[in-house]
Order: sequence, then structure tokens, then C-alpha cells
Amino acid sequence: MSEPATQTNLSKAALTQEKLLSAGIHLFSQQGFEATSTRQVQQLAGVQRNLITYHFGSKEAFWKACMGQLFGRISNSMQPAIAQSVDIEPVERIRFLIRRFIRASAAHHESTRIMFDEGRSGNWRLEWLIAHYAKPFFDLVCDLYADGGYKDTRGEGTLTEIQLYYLVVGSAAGYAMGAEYQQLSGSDPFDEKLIDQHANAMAEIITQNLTRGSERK
Amino acid sequence: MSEPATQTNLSKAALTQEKLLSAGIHLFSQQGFEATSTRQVQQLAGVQRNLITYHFGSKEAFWKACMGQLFGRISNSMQPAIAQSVDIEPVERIRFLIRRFIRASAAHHESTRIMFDEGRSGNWRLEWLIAHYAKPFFDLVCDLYADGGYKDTRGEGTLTEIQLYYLVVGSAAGYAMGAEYQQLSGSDPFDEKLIDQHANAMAEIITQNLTRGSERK
DNA sequence: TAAATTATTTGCCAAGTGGACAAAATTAAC
DNA sequence: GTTAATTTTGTCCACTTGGCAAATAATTTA
Repeated sequence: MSEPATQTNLSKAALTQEKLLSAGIHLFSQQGFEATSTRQVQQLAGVQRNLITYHFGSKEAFWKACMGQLFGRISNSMQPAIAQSVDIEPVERIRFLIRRFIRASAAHHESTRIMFDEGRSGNWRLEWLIAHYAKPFFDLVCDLYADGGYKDTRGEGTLTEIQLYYLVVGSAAGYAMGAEYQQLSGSDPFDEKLIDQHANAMAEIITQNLTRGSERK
Repeated sequence: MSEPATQTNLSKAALTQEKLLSAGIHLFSQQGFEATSTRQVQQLAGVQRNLITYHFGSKEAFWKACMGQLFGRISNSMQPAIAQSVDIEPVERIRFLIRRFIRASAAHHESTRIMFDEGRSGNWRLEWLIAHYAKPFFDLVCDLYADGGYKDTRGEGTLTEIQLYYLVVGSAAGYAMGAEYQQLSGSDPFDEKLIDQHANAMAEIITQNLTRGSERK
């Protein structure tokens, strides 16, 4: 009666968990961890009041489960692309991966909000996010940065690795701030054509700056 | 005894207000509006418990006062630069203003956090921020976008106005997320040299993409 | 089908919060 | 010295929250 369910459980319980995770991802990303109550999550999920404790043990464990699911989705989208593009010429590969990442940022805009929330002050959530998501992604950026020849021109008009990281991540801010985007521009941030345009432009902008840096040298 | 103080008041009361505003800006930007209590603000400010109500009337009015001060600082830094650069050649002016804005974003990184918080869902705070800050700034971006000749090449590898807006604003995400930046890169985001490098690189990147667009035409 | 395990529902609480009102006490102004 | 401005202290009360525990229901197993 008191043992948490395992992942191998079948439909009913698994469905409840899925509903909770979806609601949790949404609310944690919209309001942050502290401002989100488990009751709120359960209500949005349309399930009864104590099922988070039952299925996940605690609010903290539930948050980690939500993040695992959210960043797992992104990983599922990026990892194959990363692996399959190893043989492509570096600059073209960067272009490809940037486009891919921008589209993933739009599709999973909750992740941007989460990072914007938790990146401000150090706590156990930031630790978790860095270890499971930010650090691996930053390492990838560093690898691509080196492959693209950025390092040779450092310091002139070029970005450091971490600045490049935030340029890419930050450019997805519009997806995280749908309400503001909408009110400022009058257009829908999730319009597929606009997302593609954004993805293409970012790929151009960054590799272009990279290439120019090489030419300058 | 119950009338709020006017701005013309002298030192003692004015000092209390300043301390409250500084603490309020810090906490609102660090935790968001809902998660920040007036007691917390007063404690950080080192003043007694009911002075927010006394000096500002309510938490809501206090928030607006904080935002007025914060965005006023940015305005004080940007407006003269905008006015004094009207005669400079468009692309060079864009370069100049971008550098200026990036430095202001680093100096007043609270503003980025606030926008990242409030841009997510529409409420009276977003209304206020858009009317007093985001809209005027977005209009400026649109003007510069037009002056720079972006409009002629739209749709190829270039950004829309709103995408450009978020590219610039979002690239300052690193200043808003000091803890994450620090842990990822090991360096201090507020190092003056790094800020300058960032400002210069952003100016290069954007005008370069702009120029390339024109050449393509 | 009975027993056992898993899952959901409901009751409850102990503690804490938070903004605002009110009145006293202190300080400054005139 | 009287008046007004400012600070300090007291208090309220509705509301929230995470979690524990027990009751009920559903599902599985023997």
C-alpha cells in the first residue's frame, strides 16, 4: 500500500503519472518550483489530491521526474542528429545542429523557461539541471566552437564559448515569452514558417561570423 | 499621519525609500512578484516592517515604483545615446547602440530577469512593462531595422524585427543567470573585458548579417 | 473466489504566510 | 509648543502547503 509504483506498471497508473508529468512540466515552467503547489498540478492533471506523493514520493522527486521527461524529449530530438552528423563538414554541421536546436527550443519551450528561472541562484535544482542538461550541451557547443575554427580568431569581434552558448539559448527567449512576443509583434511565435526562418537565420548568422573570423586571420 | 510621502521630501524618508527600492528591485528580479513578500523586502532593506505600505500604499504600487526606477536607469543610459547618434550613418549607429545596450543589460541585469519572468503570461505587470519599456524599445529596434536596410532582404537568411529583438535581449541571458554562467564557464560574467567583447561581437554579428543581406540583394 | 497487492480517495493538521489596518511612539518642521 | 511626518509595534485572519494516515476501490494473484 505504501510502495511507490515502478515504471513497469501498466496503463491506469502509468496514465496518471503521464498526466501529472505533463501538468508538472507546464506549471513548473510557467511559475517556477516554489510558486507551484502539488495541489495545483494535480488539479490541472485532473487527478485526485495525493497522487504525487504516492507515485513520486515527494514534490522534489516529482520535479526531477518532470525535468527528466522534458529534457529527455529534447535529448531524443538532438542526440540522433548529433550522432548522424559527425561526418559532415564542420561548418555545415554547425548550421545543421543550430537549426535543429532552434526548432527543438520552440517545440519544448518549457526548457528555456526552466533554465531562465533556475539559472539565477545556485540550489539543488540548478545542480541537477547543469549536470543533466546544461553541462553536456555546453560541452557540445565547445566542441563545435573548436571544430569551426572559432578559437583561432578569439578576442576580436567574436564570442567566447559561453557567450555563444547564451546567444543560441537566449535567442529562443521569444518562445519562452509567448505572451510578450505576441503583444509586441502581433504574430504567433509558434508559426512554423517563422520558426524555420529563425532557425535558418541563426544558422547563417553564427556560421557567417565564424567564417568571417577565419578569413580575417 | 496616513498620507504617503511625496517625492519632494527630504533625506530621512527619501533614504528609506531608496533602500526599499533597491531591495525590491533585487528581490523582484530574483524571485518574481508573487514569491517576494513585502516583509522580505523590508528586511533586506534593513527597515521596519510596514514602511512599504506607508511610503508606497500597496505592494502593487511599490512594484511599479521599483520598475520605474530600474527602467529609468536604463533609459537614462540609452536615451542620450539614441538622441546623440541620430546623425551617424545607420549601420555604424546600430553598432554603437547595440554595444551600448549590451553594456546596459549587464549593468542592469535585473531588467532581463524581470522580462523573462513576466513575459510568459499576460497580466497587469506585463501590461505595464510593455507600455513603459518593451514597446518603446521594440519600436526603436524596428526603426533601426528599417534604417539598416534589413527590410529589403527579408525572408532569406535574415531575422524578423521581433526575432532580432529577442536575439539582442536574449543574448544578455548570461547576465541574468549569473549562477549558471559561473558554473558552466568558470568565469565571471561581469568581467568588464568580457562584457566589452560581448558587446563588440554582438554589434559585429548583427550589422554583418545586415550588410551581407544588402549585398545579396 | 478469496486474499493480497496496487491504486485512488478523503480527512486532517500543524505550521506558516502575507498584506493590510490601527494605534502608539518617535522625530522633524514651523 | 503645536502640528505634521515618519517610524515602530501590535494584531488580524483568511489562506496555503506538503505530507501523513486511514478508508475505499480496483486489480492482480493464488
